[in-house]
Amino acid sequence: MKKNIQKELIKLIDQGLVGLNADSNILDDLYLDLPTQERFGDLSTNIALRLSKTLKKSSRQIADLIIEKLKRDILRSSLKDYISEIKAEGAGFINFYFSERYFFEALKDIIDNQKEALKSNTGKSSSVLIEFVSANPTGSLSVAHARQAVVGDCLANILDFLGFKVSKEYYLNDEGNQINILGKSTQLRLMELKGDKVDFPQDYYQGDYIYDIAKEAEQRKIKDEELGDFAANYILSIIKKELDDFRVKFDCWYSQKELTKSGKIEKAFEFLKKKGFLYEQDGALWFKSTAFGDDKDRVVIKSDGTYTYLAPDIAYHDDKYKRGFKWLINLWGPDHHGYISRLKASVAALGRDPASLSVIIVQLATISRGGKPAQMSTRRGEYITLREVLDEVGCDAARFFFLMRRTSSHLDFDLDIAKKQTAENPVYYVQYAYARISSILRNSQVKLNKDVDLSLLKEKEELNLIRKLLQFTYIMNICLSTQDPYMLTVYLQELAESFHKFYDLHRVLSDNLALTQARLALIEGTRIVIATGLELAGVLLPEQM
RNA sequence: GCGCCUGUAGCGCAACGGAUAGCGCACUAGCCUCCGAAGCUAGUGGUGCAGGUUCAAUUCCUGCCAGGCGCACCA
Repeated sequence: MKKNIQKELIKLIDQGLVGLNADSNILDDLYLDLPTQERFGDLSTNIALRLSKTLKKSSRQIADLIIEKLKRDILRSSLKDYISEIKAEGAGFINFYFSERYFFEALKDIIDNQKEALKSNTGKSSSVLIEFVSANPTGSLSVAHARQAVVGDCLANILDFLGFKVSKEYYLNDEGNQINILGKSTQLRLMELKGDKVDFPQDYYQGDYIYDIAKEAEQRKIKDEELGDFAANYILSIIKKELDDFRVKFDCWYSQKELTKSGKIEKAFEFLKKKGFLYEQDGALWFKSTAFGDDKDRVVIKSDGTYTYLAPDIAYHDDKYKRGFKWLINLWGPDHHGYISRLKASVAALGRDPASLSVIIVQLATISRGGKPAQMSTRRGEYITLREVLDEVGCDAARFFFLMRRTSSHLDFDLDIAKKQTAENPVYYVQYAYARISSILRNSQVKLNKDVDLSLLKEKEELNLIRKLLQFTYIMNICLSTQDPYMLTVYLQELAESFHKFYDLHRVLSDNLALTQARLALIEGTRIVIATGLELAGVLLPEQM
């Protein structure tokens, strides 16, 4: 079984281009695409089109030249049984057609080795820290957090699948201004409950949940100065429950308070001071982020002696590297966009490669009811929460929905519509395919036989379905290179479509035993791929619906 | 004013710079004596505007128009 058919092909194409006197920049950027349509084969390269100008020949001529040599080389290589045809098509694309033998061996590989067969040998094994959500413990999680939670969780799953050592982390902002305000908010609500007349400031936390916390605090006789921490812990337990119900689990909850206590901030500052990246001005301490491309220098210690948000963050990211992580991924909301350059600057100042820090901006998820946008202010407590979305559309639909759009694009959904569309949500389309397969396997008198003759699968829909199965690994690598899991949901819908089309035209269980066995193998392979994909998305696999 | 994101069919969205721009909803016409009709088949209908780069632009660049979000010694 040839696992790296892509890599081997690229190697052969590369060798074939040696005599062509081509632009080395183009040759270095040799890659294979999935053709846009089934009739254009299984893999495709546009190299002839791109070489057309420098070689001063038509792309079709170049394609023919390349193909002629390639055909000879392939005949002499280990790929010879797996590539059945190479054709120049369209404007000059070179299209590769897999042989049926390749399809059948690959399908058998999936059935024999389950999801292991779907993993590609990327050679990637470095340790990655992916930090996401990290919402302040001052209220329930919003839909914006919900989107970040799913995108982060799914991306982590995919990286893990591809061989990375992944750790998921939630940075807990459990000290500072907002915790103080949270404490004061609780204190005021407590006085109110006791019958005092209070003037509740506008910038305090308005949500009704503060009353609940106040009642609880009174029962437990919490001292006033401890109200902030008490409230934060109370809310944190709510957040953890929300994430748990959303099937998002973190490996580490990293406390800012602990970070401050540890003295790591001072140590990082000492280092920066030695390097000359810190200076005093107007009574404040500034980080010279402009030395690393930031627009302006940033304050790290305010003139009142307290830290800005950046200070612990510098130490936090330094600590991430010191814990041995080679690649840091942060998922942030769009409001933090302007913050990227200063954090990258600090990473560079601490002697790390800023390219090893990937900041992914998860664009806003806004929610509306009946076309009217809902407000999203944590302090006012009027926003739509993750909990409400979970209650209304369910975990599977919510997770899939949040993954369905490119992470860098806005996501807007009307709760009324989302509820209405629940039965039509694409997640059901995919789950339905899984349930149908399960149902057939359950009802079948014939057992799955590993020595089945797969070459009986000759129908167009059967081969298309296998073809689709083989694209899974390719899709995983797209998710990696784009650092965005959304392509997985697109793929799963296409895979489900291929299955439904096959199912509709051809019976799996029939009087023909050999064919029944072959088709059972085909749907078992499909089941494995759908299961693998849905698991990565964190969506359940229903045997029945 | 500056920055980020987005303008694709009536609505919601796809298309890692490629081939005849796809899919769902809605609408129209079909398909269950047969493994699940939450499915399948066919039809209607579209790239905001103006330039540029490229062999090739929905995609990249510039300007304009429209919408969303953000621009602290807050976190």
